[in-house]
Amino acid sequence: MGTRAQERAALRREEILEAAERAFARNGFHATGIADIAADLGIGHGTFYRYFKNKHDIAISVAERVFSKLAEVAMSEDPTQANTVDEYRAQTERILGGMLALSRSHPVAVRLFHEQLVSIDVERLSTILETYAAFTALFLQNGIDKGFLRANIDVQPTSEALVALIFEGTRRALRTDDDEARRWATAGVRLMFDGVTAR
Amino acid sequence: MGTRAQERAALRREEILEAAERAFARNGFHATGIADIAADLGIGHGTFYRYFKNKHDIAISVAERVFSKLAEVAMSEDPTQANTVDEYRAQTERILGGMLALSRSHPVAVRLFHEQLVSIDVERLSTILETYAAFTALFLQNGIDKGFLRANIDVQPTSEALVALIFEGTRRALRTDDDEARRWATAGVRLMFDGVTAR
DNA sequence: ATTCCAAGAATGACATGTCATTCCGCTTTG
DNA sequence: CAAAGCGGAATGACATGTCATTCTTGGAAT
Repeated sequence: MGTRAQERAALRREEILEAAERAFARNGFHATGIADIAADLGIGHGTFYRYFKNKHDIAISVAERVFSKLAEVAMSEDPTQANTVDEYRAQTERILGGMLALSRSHPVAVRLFHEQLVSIDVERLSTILETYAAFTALFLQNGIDKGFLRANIDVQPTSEALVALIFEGTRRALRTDDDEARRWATAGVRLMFDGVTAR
Repeated sequence: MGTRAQERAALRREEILEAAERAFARNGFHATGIADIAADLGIGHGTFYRYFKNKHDIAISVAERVFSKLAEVAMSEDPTQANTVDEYRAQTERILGGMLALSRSHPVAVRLFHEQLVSIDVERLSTILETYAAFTALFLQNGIDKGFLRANIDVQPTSEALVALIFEGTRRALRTDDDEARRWATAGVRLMFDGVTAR
């Protein structure tokens, strides 16, 4: 299996993916040529085609990489674990915190997610968001079943709304400093749990 | 001013804008050629350049049109009018209802907003969202001042979150039927006002 | 250990196609 | 009959993807 050559090939494929991710995030998907990606690595652009069938192929690969980075964080908590609002709130804070950290550690991937994925494959993007929403729905259902969340929550649309909220948070994090991002997270969690109404 | 010729020119400019909006929404901004827009109207594509400087020019113009359509609805209520939560809730429902109606009456514009504006001008898009957020902030501040909204709301991030929520609603409306959209609106408003916590 | 050799990796010139934009002859209008 | 408007062929820039050719590499033979 792991011959020297195969390892090198896998490594180079990885390098190309990373260069493409950077290039797409920097100049936009459409404005990025295969030649740009190749030049970034100092390789001939013919070489690119040894590793990827065409531009669409690498676009999909880059997109999936980004999706899985986000999914790893977004789906890191157990949806049936919480038994009280506070526990769920803590889980939510961890997820949000993780997403903001991801915006710091992989800003290129997150930028790509917000600005370019729509250019690459809208349908796939929608599907992914729905998957995240379905996962979020499990948390809500858990809370309703255990009685610590409003019984009359309409789970599906509410979870969709929450996903939108979370991703807007990461979008903001890209554009602001850490303090702002934390402030955003706090306000978001409050909105989510307490709503806007005075009590 | 309004000579016959000038009127005709203004009219044609408008036709081109509408055709471009349709084409961008149907095939995407990058995949749309000037020739496509011209063909749609049955005019020569050289003619296009009598009315717009270049592709970027019309892209910007189309974007601004869409922004103002959305703004008209988003900013149709008076931020200082409400004196009770219920009044504000009613205003919010009207705004959301208006946005959903817009998704029905001008799906092309709304689709463009979600899928293409990011390709045309990300910065402008961000600015616009911030403007909407600033307007939303006025409602929140009004409610806090009058005591019917939570006093500890962090106005700026919360209004940003609400804007994200509203626009996600319109995105959903594009992809679902009227009943679903209304269901979404109801769930969204509940989330916003009541939060997710049981009481 | 050194030389040799085949497999396959890398390269970049090139064919091809697509557009945005320009140009110029023709038509309509005033 | 000018002038303005129009159409669409022509142009040039540029990106993708192919392929004949040139390296590299790592094992086999001596």
